Amino acid sequence: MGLKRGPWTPDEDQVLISYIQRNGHGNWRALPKQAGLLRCGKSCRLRWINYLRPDIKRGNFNSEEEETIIKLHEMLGNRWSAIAARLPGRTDNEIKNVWHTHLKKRLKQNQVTPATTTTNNKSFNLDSSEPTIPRLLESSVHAPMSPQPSSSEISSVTDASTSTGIGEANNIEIKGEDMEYSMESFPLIDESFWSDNPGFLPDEYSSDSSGLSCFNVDTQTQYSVAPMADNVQGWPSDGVSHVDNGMDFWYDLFIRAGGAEELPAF
DNA sequence: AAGAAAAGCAACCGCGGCCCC
DNA sequence: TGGGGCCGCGGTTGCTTTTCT
Repeated sequence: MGLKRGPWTPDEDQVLISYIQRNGHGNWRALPKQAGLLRCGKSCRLRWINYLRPDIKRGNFNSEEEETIIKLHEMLGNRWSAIAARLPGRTDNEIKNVWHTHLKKRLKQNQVTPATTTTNNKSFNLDSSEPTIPRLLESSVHAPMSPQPSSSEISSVTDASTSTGIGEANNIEIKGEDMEYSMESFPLIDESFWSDNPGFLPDEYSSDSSGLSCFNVDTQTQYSVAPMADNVQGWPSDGVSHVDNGMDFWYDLFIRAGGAEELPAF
């Protein structure tokens, strides 16, 4: 169709930057024609998002960023855009490349014992895109940070890896000596949560390793969804791996909640 | 020094979801 | 309610650079 492909030239970059600075990028499909570029809208969008955006951070990833990627990948799987959203200035494409070229290999090298990589003896398949946090609950479950009860209460957990989407019934169960909860008891927080609960502010995954969390500005209470394995600042895990398949994340939620009954009514 | 192999990275492709008509 | 258009995402490709032999 007469459209150019392949690497972008500096001239093309300048045309795209100038156009977007003047007009924004409301319609990517129409943009190249209006800007006078012989590129498809998709190519323009990709070039802008991955390379030309002014807030892009260039250069190598530092160790803190790499650790963050590893942790987030463990929780989210191959959801590069979700990971990128928590790394300011980094793009999903860049993170994906770094993962495949550096981090995956490095983690494999560090795996002296088979398939274990975390401080919590958690089973962890580097080649898998399966997240520790099932998609339907990713960044969506919040439990109050109450003092931890006994750490020996949970004996078995069934996996939730069959979960497929937001809104589905959650089939996770956690059973212990004195408790047996269904994960249906947990509030599922979607996009509407933040608008429906103006007292809460999302708390980004931050450099202080506080994890994914939110904060109630009225009660000054923090609600965390950080995985127990991370030895979260101020909320140390008991150092014991209670469950397989990364389910200690859920266990952490339960013990912080002090039981599902004590979850706040969102 | 030169060719081969490996690594790195930018860009492309196809699919799914959302929105609007 | 179904279809079309558009956007964003994740997987993949292929070109360039670096390292190895």
